[in-house]
Amino acid sequence: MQYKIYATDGNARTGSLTFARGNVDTPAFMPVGTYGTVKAMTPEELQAVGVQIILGNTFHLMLRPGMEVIRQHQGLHNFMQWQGPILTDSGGYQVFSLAAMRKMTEKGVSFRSPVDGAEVFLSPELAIEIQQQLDADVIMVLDECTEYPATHTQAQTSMQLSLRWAKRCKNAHGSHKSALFGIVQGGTYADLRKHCATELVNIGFDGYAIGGLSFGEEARERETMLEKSLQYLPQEKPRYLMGVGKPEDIVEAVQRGVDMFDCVIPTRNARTGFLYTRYGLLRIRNSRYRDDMRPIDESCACYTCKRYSRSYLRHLDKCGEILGVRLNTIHNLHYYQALMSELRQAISNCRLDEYTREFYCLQSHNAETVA
RNA sequence: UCCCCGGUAGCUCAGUUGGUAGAGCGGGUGACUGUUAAUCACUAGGUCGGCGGUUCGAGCCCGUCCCGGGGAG
Repeated sequence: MQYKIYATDGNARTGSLTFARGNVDTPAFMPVGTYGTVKAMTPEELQAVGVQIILGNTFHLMLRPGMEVIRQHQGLHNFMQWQGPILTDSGGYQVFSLAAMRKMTEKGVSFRSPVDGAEVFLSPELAIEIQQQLDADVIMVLDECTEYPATHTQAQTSMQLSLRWAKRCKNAHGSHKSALFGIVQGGTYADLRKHCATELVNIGFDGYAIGGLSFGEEARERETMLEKSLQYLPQEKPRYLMGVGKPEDIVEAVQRGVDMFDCVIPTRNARTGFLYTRYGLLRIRNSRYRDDMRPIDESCACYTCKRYSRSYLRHLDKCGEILGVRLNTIHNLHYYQALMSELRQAISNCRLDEYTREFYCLQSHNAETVA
C-alpha cells in the first residue's frame, strides 16, 4: 500500500491509497460488509455509487462460513466477488459489543459465538492470521475498546493491554504484503490518547486508526479526543476513524485530518427508512410521503432518485418489500460517496471552510419539506 | 318458526369465582456510529351490538330486541 497526499487545507488532506487491487481516493468512506456482503448490494451496485473500498469482518467470517470455506475461494475477494480493496476489522469491536459474554485475559479473549453459542477464542496472533487468510488489503490489530464512561485507571489499563496486543500483532504480521494499522485507544483522556499514539508510532504501522469514539460521549469531547489522537501521528501515514459516523461527524473529522471512515449508518439506516440528503434527514416511513411524487432529493444523481418517488419508496417500506431496502441503501451509499467526493474537491480547492459552512446551512433546512 | 354458537381497538381475538378492559397485527412517532439489526422503542385508538333489569359494583348474571354463522323443519 502506498499513500500520497495531493493537497491540504488546514489539517485536512486529500490524496490516494494505492493497492494492487485498485486506488482509493481519500478522504474515503468504506461501507460495512460484515458477513462478506454490504447488505443488499451487489459489487456492481457498490461500484456504481462510487465505492472503492469496503470493510469486512474477521469475527463474523471466522464463525460463518469459517476459514476453510474462505480458503477454498482463495480469500474474501473471490468469495464475495468484490475485486477492489478490502479492509478487515480484527474482531476488537465484537469483544466490546458482545461484552456480556466475554472473558478477557492477557493471552486473548474468549466469548460466545452469536451464531451457535459455542465458546470462541481470539488472540492478537489469531486475529492477524485470519485476516491474512481472508487476504484483506488492510488489516487491523486486535484491540480492546474501552467502555464509556471509564475512569482514568480503567482506560489506562485497557489501553495498555491494547498496546501490548498491538506489538504482538506487528510481530505476527511479519513481512506480509497486507498493510497493518494500529489503533489508538485511551478513552476520553488526552494524556492516554497521547501516550497510546506515541507508542504505536514507535512500534511502526502502515496506518493509524482512532478507536473507542462515538461510544456515547458528547460531540465536543469526541472532537477533542480525535484531535489529541491525531496530533501525535505522522502526517505521511493514513488516519482512519473507526465506526464513524453521521455526515456531520465525518465533516468534522475530515477537517481535523482523518482520511478514512467506516460506519453502518448509511446501510443500516437505509433499512429502517432513514434517508440522508443534502437538506438533512428524511424518514421515508412518515405518513407525509404517502402522496409525495418527488424523488428523495431532486439534486441527487443516484439510481433511486432518478426513477422513484417518495410515495413509492414509502409504499415499499410499509409493505416490507425487499426492493425498498435495496433502493434506500443505494441512495444512502450514494449520498455518502458524493459527500466524500465533495470534501476531497473542497480540500483540493482550499475551500473546505466554505464548503463546511454551506454543508451546515443546507443540513439545517428541513429535508422533509424541501424538494 | 325453533335450536346452537358468536357480536370487545381499524383487523383477528384474550378477558380468570361479577371489582369501570388487554394482546398480536395494522396506524402514528422516534431511535440506530469498527452490524448478533429488512431491527428496536414509544404512542394513539374501545359509551365491551342496542335497551332494560339484578347488584354497592356488570364485558361477565337475567329479560328483550338487532346483526352474523351453523343446524332442524
